[in-house]
Amino acid sequence: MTSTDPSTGTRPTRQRRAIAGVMEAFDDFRSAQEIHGLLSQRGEQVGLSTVYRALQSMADAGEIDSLRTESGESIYRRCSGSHHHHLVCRSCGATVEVEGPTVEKWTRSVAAAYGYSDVSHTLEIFGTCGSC
Amino acid sequence: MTSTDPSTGTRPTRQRRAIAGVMEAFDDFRSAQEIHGLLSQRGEQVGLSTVYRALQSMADAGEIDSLRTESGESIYRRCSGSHHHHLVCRSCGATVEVEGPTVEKWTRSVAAAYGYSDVSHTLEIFGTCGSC
DNA sequence: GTTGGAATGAGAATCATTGTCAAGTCAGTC
DNA sequence: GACTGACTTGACAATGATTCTCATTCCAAC
Repeated sequence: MTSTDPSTGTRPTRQRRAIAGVMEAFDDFRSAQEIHGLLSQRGEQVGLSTVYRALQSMADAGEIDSLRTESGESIYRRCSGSHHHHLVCRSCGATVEVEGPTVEKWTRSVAAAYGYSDVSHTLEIFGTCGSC
Repeated sequence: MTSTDPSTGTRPTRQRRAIAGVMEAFDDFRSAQEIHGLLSQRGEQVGLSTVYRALQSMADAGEIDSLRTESGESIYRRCSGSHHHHLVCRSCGATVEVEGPTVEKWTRSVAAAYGYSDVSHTLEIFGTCGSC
């Protein structure tokens, strides 16, 4: 008697829907705490633990992107689905999703050259955007 | 009366030398706490705060590499000096320094295309090495 | 040896994140 | 519509790496 969604392993509760809802409201990366704050502003009462859990499972399921700031904080953002990287403005947080087949190929070949298998990689580009 | 080393802004104390010493003792990435432990094993009494401070300033000065694990912990390793990236074994931590002119060029051009300046990037490759 | 400022370190403080567990909620079942 | 058993929630405590504090110590020039 599993009533979970087989694709994500989660049940669509009020809280999950509320969180998915706010994720549509912004384009840049936000921390779990900020997202929790946005929920409160909207009058949606959701516990902080639940926010963390939901964001984590959404990130695992590939529904949202997550990355870590230089201070070690995890930040989240809705995502396009396909594999990509980010060009993030250091000052205002504006984010551009970029794809780089070149890079993907390069990492695979480097890893193969050294006999590494089961390869993944992280790549983020930071800079100052035109408006800043 | 500035007695600091103008290149790093630090003074070569017993503790700094001890830390620089242990950094020569391993090839893979270690956490600040592990490095603190290694110092104790060697009989070098150095405070944890000092280890953190020294590692941070050495990383800022480009004398060592630092990166963050997936759990958010900072890890350190001596480094070759020039700009490079890492191919790290998820299982045993074995690390290979790799250079990628292709990637460097790609990130610069992507950033330029979107009007971003003052560009930096982070790139790490994780995989399972041949021996694991 | 004196001195002024940098460096140290023991312990407290910080703070994002995770764990705990009782209470609540959901979706099939009767 | 009530029942059931598992999944989910949330208030709060706990964790753990890192940073802060500040009195003490050390360094190097004088």
